[in-house]
Amino acid sequence: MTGKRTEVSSVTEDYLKAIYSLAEENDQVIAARVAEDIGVTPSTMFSALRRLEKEEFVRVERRKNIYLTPKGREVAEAILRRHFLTERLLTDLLGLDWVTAHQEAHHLEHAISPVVEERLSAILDNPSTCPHGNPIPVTGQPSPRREWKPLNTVEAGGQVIFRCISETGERDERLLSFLHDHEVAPGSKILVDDVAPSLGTISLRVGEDEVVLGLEAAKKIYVQ
Amino acid sequence: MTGKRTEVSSVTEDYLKAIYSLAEENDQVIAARVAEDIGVTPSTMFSALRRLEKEEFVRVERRKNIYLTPKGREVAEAILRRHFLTERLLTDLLGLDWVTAHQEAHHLEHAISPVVEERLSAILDNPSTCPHGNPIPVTGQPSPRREWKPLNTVEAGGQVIFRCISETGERDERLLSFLHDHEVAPGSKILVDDVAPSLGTISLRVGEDEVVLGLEAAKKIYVQ
DNA sequence: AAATTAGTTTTGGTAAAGCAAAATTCAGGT
DNA sequence: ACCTGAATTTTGCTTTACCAAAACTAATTT
Repeated sequence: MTGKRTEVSSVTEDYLKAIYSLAEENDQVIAARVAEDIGVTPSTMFSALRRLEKEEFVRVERRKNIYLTPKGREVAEAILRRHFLTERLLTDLLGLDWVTAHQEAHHLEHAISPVVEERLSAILDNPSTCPHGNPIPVTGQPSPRREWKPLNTVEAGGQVIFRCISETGERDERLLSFLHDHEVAPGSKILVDDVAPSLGTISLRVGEDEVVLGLEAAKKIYVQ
Repeated sequence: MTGKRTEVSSVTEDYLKAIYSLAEENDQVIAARVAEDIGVTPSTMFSALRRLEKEEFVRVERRKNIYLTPKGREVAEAILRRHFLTERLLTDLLGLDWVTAHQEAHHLEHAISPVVEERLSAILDNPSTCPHGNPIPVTGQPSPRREWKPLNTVEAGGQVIFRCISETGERDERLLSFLHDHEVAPGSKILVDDVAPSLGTISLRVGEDEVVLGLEAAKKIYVQ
């Protein structure tokens, strides 16, 4: 079931995770996006992509769209699952905050073996989401498509509930800290005051605070 | 206090940890020992040593003895401390056994940051030893020289208490499993039945079991 | 003193990751 | 159809970390 022990490097895991996450939010995944997400130069991205292709983790089609092979998806889901479980360990058991937990998990996730993953999940009572609200992928089953939509698609006057920051959103440390400071967490109520596409901003009311966000950032926040 | 963020690679941490541990048990540390402990070829060891020397982690004297600089010792103690804390996490919180905990900790230790280390220590109630009985090094203070001695120095008829398996002993998976199977843990009573230097063996009675061990292995077990 | 053995060093590779800078291709917009 | 800006690809070079095989050195043993 789990396939062979191909010993995937942590760098490879990062590329596959990024591709997986980007694919969840956009329908086109191209090298340039992945590169800027991970923070490598185009040339590095290029050779990495060649490696990933040679080892059958991804396929690149003529239009330069990148997509994961089943083998690649398996690795991506595993690392994402470990990432989320590690975040839970760090917040729930060790008492770290949202922001720090994400950063630390980024390192720890690569060192979690299947055995530890299993124990971790059990001890945490098999959580279904990470602290930021993202559903933890389950091996095999595709992610349950929820009725959540990105915040940037909500019209002015809309009243919604915060559900999660996407994985790519989590990578934006400022956004994460921002939400943390305004005590926005899964379940928080958000009132959309105003949307200004020309300015590229969206104004929200969360609790007491009046808050202005870029639409790009809002796109990474999912609400219901 | 903690010095600068020199970003030490996990490989470097492993070399320094090995040198540190070997130094605790032998008074001469030479490249060949370190190499076989870590499992690299002489040529790899050689270039690694050059790197470590250039970066002032170790010093190699004319007689080829290797010793750690203060800078190197700092790194070694930090990684050892994280190793032991991680082992405790794995046994005490996640319920893994001795043997698995050691193996998994070997990977996880390199991904533990000072922040996580601090939280981990607190949540585990600042343990002073690893599950195998080794004292967890404290920054600054040298390891408190205990009144423990290696099991191979005990005479026939001696009655002692098991205190710990040294770090280098932990690396011997068979020894670890062996002790685990015979339910030997810190605190266990051991009766030395017979020592046969010519055969290189030592016969012990632990609980119900009569057990024969090589003197080399016995050297890695500390008793009181 | 010669031979054996254990260590160390040198030489000459490899692969994974990365970078910069230049060249090329592609996709829209006017 | 042409230009521009974004993306991709090529070229060339770096560091870390490993290996094998051969050469050398030192320490014993016979």
